[in-house]
Amino acid sequence: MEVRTRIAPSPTGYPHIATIYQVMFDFVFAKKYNGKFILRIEDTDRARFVEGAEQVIFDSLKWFGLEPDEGPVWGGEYGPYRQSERLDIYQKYAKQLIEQGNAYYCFCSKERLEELRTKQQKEKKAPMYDKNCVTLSKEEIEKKLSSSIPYVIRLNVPKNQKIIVSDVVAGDVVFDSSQIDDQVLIKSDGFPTYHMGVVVDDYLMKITHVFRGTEWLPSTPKHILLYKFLGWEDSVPKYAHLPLLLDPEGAGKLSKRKGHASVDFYKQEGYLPEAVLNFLANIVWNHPDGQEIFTLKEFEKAFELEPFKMEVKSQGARFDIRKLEWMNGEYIRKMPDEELTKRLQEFLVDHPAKDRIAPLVPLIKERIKKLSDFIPLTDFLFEKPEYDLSIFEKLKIKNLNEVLNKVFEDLKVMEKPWKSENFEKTFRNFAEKSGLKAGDVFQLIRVAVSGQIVTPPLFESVKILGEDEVIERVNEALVFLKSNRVA
RNA sequence: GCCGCCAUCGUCUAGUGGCCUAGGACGCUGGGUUUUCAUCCCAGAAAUCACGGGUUCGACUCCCGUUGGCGGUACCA
Repeated sequence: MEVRTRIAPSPTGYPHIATIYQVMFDFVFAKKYNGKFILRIEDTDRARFVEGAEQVIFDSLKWFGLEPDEGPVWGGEYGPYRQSERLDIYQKYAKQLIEQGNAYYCFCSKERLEELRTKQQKEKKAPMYDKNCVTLSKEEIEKKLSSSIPYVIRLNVPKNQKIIVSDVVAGDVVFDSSQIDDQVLIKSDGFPTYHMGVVVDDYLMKITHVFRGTEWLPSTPKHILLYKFLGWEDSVPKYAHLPLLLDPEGAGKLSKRKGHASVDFYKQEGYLPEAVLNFLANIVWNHPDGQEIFTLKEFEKAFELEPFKMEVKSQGARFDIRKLEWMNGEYIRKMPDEELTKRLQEFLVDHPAKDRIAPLVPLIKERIKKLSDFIPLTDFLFEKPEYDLSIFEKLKIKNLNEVLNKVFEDLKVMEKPWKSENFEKTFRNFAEKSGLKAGDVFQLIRVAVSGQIVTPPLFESVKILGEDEVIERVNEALVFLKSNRVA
C-alpha cells in the first residue's frame, strides 16, 4: 500500500514553526517509502480565517523545501484540497451517521449549553453535553428543521466502551468512552468541525500515517469512533503523536505571541532552512550514529517507524534558540563560499552593495551565525564610519593622536598597491620603533578605519576599502580626535 | 475538577537490569593559537538519574504510589 501523509493547516495567520516540524516528519516519511505527501487546507473556521494566510503557508513550505505532491495548487486525484470546497461531502456522511443513529441533530441554544457547563463545573463534573436532543422524535426534528431553528449535528458517543488508540510514540492508550463528549460534527453554519473533516478527508484521501502534535491524542478516540461508525475501521491510519515544542522560558507550548514561533522569524533573522529542520529533528530524535548535524536526506535514511515503537522521544521539548544559532553557524561555516554568497544575496534584498559582497564572504564566514549578522559586521565597508570617543578610549595606546598621525604619514608613502604582507611588516616595524605592541597599533588602525572594535581581518578589509579610502578615513579619524582634544 | 501524556546536567539528549563513581551536544568558566572578533584546540564546573516504596544477587533502567510539568476538556484547530 502506498504511504500517504498529510499536513492540514488552517489559514488563521502566519504559519507556526510547529507546523513545519510536523511537515518535516510527513515529508521525510513519505519520501522514505516513495509515498505521497499531501497538503490540505482546513479552512472550516470562518471566524478565524485570515485572507492570504494560505499563500504564506505555501511560501513557507517552499522555503523549507517541503513541497507537497498533492494540494490546492499542486492538484491531485483526491481533490478538492480545501475543506471549504468539500462541504457537501461532509453533509453526506453526517446524514449517513444520523440515519444509523450514530449522530443526531441538536437544537440547543448557546445559552443552554453555557448554563449546562457552568452547572457541571459547579458540581465538579466534567463539562459534557447531556444528550438532551438525542431523544427528539422524528416529528419534532422535522418541525424544528422546517421552522429553521439553528442546529448542529453531534456524534452519539456510546457509554462504557473502551477505545484503544494505538500510537507509535505513546503506545496503546485506553480511553473510556463515557469520558468523551458528544462532539459537534457539523456546525450551525454547515461547516464541519475539525474532527469530522479530518476523518472524512483522511479516509477519502487515503492517508496512511498521521503525524500531529500530542495535543490531539485526547481527541483521537473520537476519530476512531467515527471511522468505526462510517464502516472504515480497516482504514484507520497509523498515528504518531509528536512531542510538543515548549516555550524556552517554560510556560507551556511555544506560543505565537513569543516571536520564535513564527516561521517568518527564522527567515528574517537569517536562519538557514536546512539548519532549522536539522534542529527540529534533533530535539526529538537522535541519529543512530550519534551525529547532531545531519541533512534531511540523512534523516530520511535513518528514520524508522517500527510497527509500535517510533524512535522519537515522547516528552515535550524546550525550544532552545541558542543551540539553533550554533547549528546555523555550523551550516554557514561548512557551506562553499559561492553558495553562501548566493544565500546572502537572497537575504540582503535591499542591501545597496549586495552584488559586491563576494570577496567579503570568506572573511565573514567564520564570524557569523545568522545571515543577518553580516550587516553589522560589514557596514563600515560600504559607508563611512561614525566615530565614537568611548571606543577610542578603550585602546591601550596613550598618545592616540600622535601615533595615528605617524600611521597616517606612513600610509601615504607606502608603496601602492598595498600588499597585506607589506602592510603588516610596515606597522610591525613601526610598533617596534615606537615601543608599542603590534596588536595595539593594528587595533588603532582598525578603529580609525572602521569605527569598530570588532571587524573582519584588518589587512583584507583595508584591501577591500582601497588605499585612498583608507587614507581618507585615517585622516577623518585624526580630525575627530583633534576636535575632541585628544592628545 | 475530570481524562490523558511525560519525568536523566540550565537546555536538547545517550542510556531498554550489571559496561554508569551516568556519556555527548548547546550554553557557561578557564587556558592555548590569533592583528580584534570569530573559528579551531585543550581543560573545567554542571544531574544525590523528581520523591517514596517494592521486585531482584544487583535498578537510571521493571512494578506501584506520590509529587511536579504538560496537554485535552469549544458550534478553534
